Amino acid sequence: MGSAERRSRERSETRDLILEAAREMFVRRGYEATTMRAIADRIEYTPTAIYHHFRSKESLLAELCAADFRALGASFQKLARIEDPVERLRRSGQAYVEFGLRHPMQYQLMFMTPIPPGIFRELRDTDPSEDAYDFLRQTCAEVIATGRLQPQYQDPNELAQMAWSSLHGFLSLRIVKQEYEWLEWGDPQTTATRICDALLVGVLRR
Amino acid sequence: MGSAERRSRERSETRDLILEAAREMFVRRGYEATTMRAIADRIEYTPTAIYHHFRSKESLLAELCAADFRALGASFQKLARIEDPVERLRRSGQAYVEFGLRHPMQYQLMFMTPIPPGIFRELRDTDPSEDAYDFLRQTCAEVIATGRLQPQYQDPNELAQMAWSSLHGFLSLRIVKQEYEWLEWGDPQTTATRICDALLVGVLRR
DNA sequence: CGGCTGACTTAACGCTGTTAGGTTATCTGC
DNA sequence: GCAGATAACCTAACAGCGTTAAGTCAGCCG
Repeated sequence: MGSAERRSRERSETRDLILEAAREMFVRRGYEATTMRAIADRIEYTPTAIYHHFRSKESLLAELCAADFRALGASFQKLARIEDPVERLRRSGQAYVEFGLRHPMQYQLMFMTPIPPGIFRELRDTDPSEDAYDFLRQTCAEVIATGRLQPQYQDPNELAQMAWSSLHGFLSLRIVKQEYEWLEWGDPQTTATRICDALLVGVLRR
Repeated sequence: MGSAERRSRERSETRDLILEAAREMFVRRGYEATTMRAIADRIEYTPTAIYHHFRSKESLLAELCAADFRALGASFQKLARIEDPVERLRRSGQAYVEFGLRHPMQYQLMFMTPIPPGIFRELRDTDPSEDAYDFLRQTCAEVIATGRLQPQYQDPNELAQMAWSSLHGFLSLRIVKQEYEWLEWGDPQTTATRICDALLVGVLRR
């Protein structure tokens, strides 16, 4: 009676094959530029076969993004053991920038492509991007609790959004405007660290 | 012999008609969701007519964006008479955020849609987005020249990119993730001002 | 063996941006 | 005043898109 298992294994194998091909092509050529037909061609199936495993092209993207959000969340979790919340926040920023610079196309899919909210919850019951944000917010709350911030920065949500915004802006501008040579981009790690530092110094008590 | 003039006037009238319709529809429903056929329908022409005035859908977008970049540049120019460069920088940030909040869809088209560089120069010989950036960089250079910044912030380009990134990140995150209610967005003006202030305090000498 | 399930295909639908080729009204030169 | 050029606009179509209805066919179950 292992046949049912074999079949379900085979099913998830072609499912993974589709995901793998889609990931590679989305990352290489972008979401819009990648067609369902091209994905199907690459794995030697017809386009219709993909629809037996995924509801739509968008849900294919959502599944890939969810995996990336979980990976990002996991890399955040590794920082959870850092005692000092300020240091943890700084390191989270570093990890975030590192992720964005290492996987610019994934970053674009995750943070710059409008994906209908709730689509992640359709598959699993937790939204992995929400998990990652919760980690950031929690760290911000702890930073506030230390009392080391100036009095106007007391809202964990707002602080989280300030930090996230600054780094996201940097990463996304570099991605969208990378070919505008008049921008004279410098070393990304250096500038990202400076943004992080300046913001932290700006919110900390003197 | 005013007939040639009448014809060129009529030509630019339908051209403007197309631009106006495209602007309204791009802003209302987004660039991808707006079809050439829909634009044509609205002004009661056939889709082909548009191609007598614009090379492609993308160049139609580029022309609209160029106008918006000029408007943004103009609103920056109004701040040029502010003597103190630090104050000018702060006010430029305010103007930028105001623009992004007032015209979120235009903002998306201008700063979040990848437009091939150089396409602006195809039509006019100056890139209006470069002009706006030049103003920012110039202001940053003057800020640095006052000597009021900490020694690690001496590159006008980098400082400009830090400031721009922070505010762009905030605006673009709000646009892309606005429907994610677990983000609990607060008042945008307040948070934007706090980002601005924190960054400025962070780079200024103690 | 007969029927069922489900992975996969064929063929098509209604869209998209874009273009080749035609029509038609106006302007130019003789 | 008429031939020819110009150009604004249209008809019809192309190739490609995401997606789907309907069919095929292998393998499992009773």
